[in-house]
Amino acid sequence: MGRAPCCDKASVKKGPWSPEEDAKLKEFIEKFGTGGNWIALPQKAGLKRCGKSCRLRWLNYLRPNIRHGEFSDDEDKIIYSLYASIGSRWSVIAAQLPGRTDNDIKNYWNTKLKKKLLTMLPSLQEKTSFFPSMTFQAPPYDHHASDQFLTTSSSFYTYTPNFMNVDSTSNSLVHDDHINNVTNLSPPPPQSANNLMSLMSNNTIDVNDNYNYLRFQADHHSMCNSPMQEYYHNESAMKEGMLVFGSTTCSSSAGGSCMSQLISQRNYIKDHHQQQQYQIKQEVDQMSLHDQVLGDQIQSQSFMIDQKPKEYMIKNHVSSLHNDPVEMNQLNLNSYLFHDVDGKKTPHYQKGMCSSYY
DNA sequence: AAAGGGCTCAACCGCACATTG
DNA sequence: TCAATGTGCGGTTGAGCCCTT
Repeated sequence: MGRAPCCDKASVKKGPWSPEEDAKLKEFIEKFGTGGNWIALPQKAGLKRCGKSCRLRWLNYLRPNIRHGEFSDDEDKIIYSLYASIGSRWSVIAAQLPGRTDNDIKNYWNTKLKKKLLTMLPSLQEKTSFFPSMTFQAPPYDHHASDQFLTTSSSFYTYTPNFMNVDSTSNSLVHDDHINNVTNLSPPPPQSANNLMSLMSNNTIDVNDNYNYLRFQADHHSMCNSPMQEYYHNESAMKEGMLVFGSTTCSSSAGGSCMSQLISQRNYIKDHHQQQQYQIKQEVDQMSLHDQVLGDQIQSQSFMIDQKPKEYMIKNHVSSLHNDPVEMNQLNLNSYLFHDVDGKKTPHYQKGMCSSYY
């Protein structure tokens, strides 16, 4: 049994709004506000409309300070950049463009910007240069530098990721100093691969200073089923410069593969809603392009971390496709996205979620 | 001038999450 | 704790406009 419809479809008007309806809605909201209940609003306002329709009309058209019309080059750039980082989270993008609505931006992207981008950037390389924070090539791997992943010279730390925190309440991006610290990703304290491996053998890694205190626990259950299992427990994985968590149970979007990967994270503690699980999700910005713009030319990867008080736990992971450690080394992490547990409504994010929980 | 194909964008739909009782 | 309900969001649709032939 599906849920009941929000309104009586037979008795509500659909289609374009008339000026009279607009005036009624505007006048009502200006006088009384929404009353915190959109469903009840149309009846109170004398409108034969669904509450959702009223909400949409107000938010996208009637509310003050809405801007319509041409987007500026600067706005284009912001949209490109954010799309590359966070994908089609139009409400978040809209929050960065005063006066613009998510619907406007979505339409603009779908009808113009996407085409414009593909016209402007006929090759992957050019796309890379358009998004300065992106690279499509893995950093050169030095097989003799076993601690490459963990040393200051590691090219893992030389790029500038797009790093954003999505505030779940305002649905805007937060660029606070704390986050910026993460963004800068200064190198983690030297840790030998062997040392990390020993920590991993307990399923726990702690880095106690203002570094990430990476506490992560391998999910035995998922690992057991993982084609990555051997790789995960193989020091060569460390030498490849990554820690890999694998599970076959999580998939990415069609054609894509999602590989979980841990790189060190700086401490980021949000203490509101302590009881809630926090999820820190990292995505490679290739993912956005790969999944939503460019097709299957590059791989994507993501991981999710749950923060519980004073610790992070890395939950599960992914990828039935990346069985080859060498191939995995071709991947690179380029951008990070931190967002709250409620900031992942879209399938785009859900696809990166893991299947097993502590 | 008419036809028709493409484009735009307002609006709808359905889903997931949040809230409430 | 759970079901019912409200809200917010991204994806999709389709009417109307525009452009080309």
